[in-house]
Amino acid sequence: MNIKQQLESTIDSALSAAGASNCPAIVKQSQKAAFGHYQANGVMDAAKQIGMNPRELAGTLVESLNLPQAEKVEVAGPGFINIHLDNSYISNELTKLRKDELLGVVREKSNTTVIDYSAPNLAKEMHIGHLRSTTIGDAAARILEFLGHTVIRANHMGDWGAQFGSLLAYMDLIGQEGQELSTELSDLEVFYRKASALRESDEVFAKQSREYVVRLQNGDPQCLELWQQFIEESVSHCQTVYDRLNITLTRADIKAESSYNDDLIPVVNELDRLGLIEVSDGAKCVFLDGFKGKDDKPLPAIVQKSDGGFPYMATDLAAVRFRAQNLKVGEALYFIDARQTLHLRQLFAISREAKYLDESQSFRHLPFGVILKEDGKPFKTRDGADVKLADVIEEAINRAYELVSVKNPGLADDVKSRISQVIGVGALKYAELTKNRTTDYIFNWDTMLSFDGNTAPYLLYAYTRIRSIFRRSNIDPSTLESSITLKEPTELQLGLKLLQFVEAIDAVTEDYQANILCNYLFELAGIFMSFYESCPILNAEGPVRESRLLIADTTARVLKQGLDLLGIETVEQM
RNA sequence: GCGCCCAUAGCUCAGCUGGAUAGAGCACCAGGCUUCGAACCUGGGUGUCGGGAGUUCGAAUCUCUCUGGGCGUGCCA
Repeated sequence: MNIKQQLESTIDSALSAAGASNCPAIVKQSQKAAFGHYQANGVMDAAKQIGMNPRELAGTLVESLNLPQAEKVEVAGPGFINIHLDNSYISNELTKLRKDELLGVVREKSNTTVIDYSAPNLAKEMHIGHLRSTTIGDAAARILEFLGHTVIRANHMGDWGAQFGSLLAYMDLIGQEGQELSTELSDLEVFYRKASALRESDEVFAKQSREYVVRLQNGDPQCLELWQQFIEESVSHCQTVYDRLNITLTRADIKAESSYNDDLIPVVNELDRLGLIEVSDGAKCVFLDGFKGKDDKPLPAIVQKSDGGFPYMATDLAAVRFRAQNLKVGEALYFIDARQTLHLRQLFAISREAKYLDESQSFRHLPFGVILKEDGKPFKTRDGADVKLADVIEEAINRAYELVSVKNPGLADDVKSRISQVIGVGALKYAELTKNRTTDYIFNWDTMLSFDGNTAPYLLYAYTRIRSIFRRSNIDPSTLESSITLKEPTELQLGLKLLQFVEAIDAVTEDYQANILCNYLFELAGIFMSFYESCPILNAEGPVRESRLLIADTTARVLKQGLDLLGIETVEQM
């Protein structure tokens, strides 16, 4: 049950009845208590369109509106309609909400959506740059599934290309020297650097590397075996990271670049048949209107290089074709950083031209910025290397452990370990999710792990406070039967906020900005904290006590569900 | 050169199809634990929303322009 939607639809109809059809009511949550709980902003525009005085139209609407949920509806300012909800309405709705598994969410028709996220390059270890795509994409997947949709997680891992030449040549070399390969592969970052360095300094090795690329592409069995071994090792590293980060991706979600190898020639041939290919300087290119490069020259999208190789545009086109035509999805979301915007625009434009996508299919790029250090420079180690994601996770957990030890020294060590894992990982992910930046943004351990303000620990703390009430009183909330009655101001505020959970979820799916849900949960936790201070729960008596217990439990459930949708776990104590 | 994105409080950031007096957190100050967890709460002020012009009853939001920054711009991904 979505209050905002209900009001909107009622006022939309009233506007139509008053002669202003196709004028949206534009209902929003009011920012100030004086303006009621909700306000309709669309009346002024509607009045203009039908040549009426806005206050007069608003007055007419207020007369005709049938809003049993409202205690008071009034015209304000130049023509706003302010809606004050009825206290008993909020209480009754909340009583219903607490019995609802989905906490107010109504599952309507189900769509199938591909979510393309994480997509690490398997030649190297996952680094901090993968955190955003992985975290945001995973939250989007969880949210869509919660809404009843079918989600196809697509981990478009980079497991193919020239970069593997030197890696395979180096594996070969290690084998010849009789060294233990698994030891060497335990740190992929070092392995990659060693192989690269050798290629730079040793011409024989460089030649072997190039040969390995050709052998790999030609399907040489010994070469493929080495490649498989490397990929297996790298995928295993990734899975460890996903598991530690509580990311829902599994091996079953991997649809790597190499899986499209057999589709590349057919894709290029199809484009050629459609007359989209133009050979320029030996490369097969697609030139489309609206894409201009340097000196206003047409900008090509190269689908086959002059040496016959395929750039990632070809692979990505094959992936679009597969998703649109084989999987037949109506929607695909690409969580890829903002520097790839042009590439994705070209990709989708070519896909439209080639009829891989029809009008009904929505393929979208959801961009985000790269991570910077506090000094505004790229987040790298001192020697300029990428910071390993595994190291970042470990540091987050260690910092959380220190903090838990200080705040709650009495906890057993294994309990502390478990708690710091949830807090550290939660803080790390929440810091990513709570920002809504398509541009670059600043990564700061202190802000994220200071455990003050708008952070995961604050939300987790609110949750543990509630759970503590039930633990202490030995009450099982599922056995509570009475109804909820809201009376005190903070009670009412909290009750309404809980009813608005569904509005936050709906808002997220418009542009898949998880920060809307983060902000909602932060505000919810804040209101709960005030409620907790001003309204005694266990010390209250009779129905008030019961009602407050139910409010607290419902808050805990919404917090837990909301955090779960963000991919953040909860703990019972911290 | 061209294209895309961005500029909001000292710092990090919100600001939802244009709405009422632009909001949080951090930091700073003052209060609040014999009562459910003080990782908390209550109060305190801070803005030429980068500059200018335009559209509008109404602009941080839309348009144009200027300044400053980031990124991209034919054979890496």
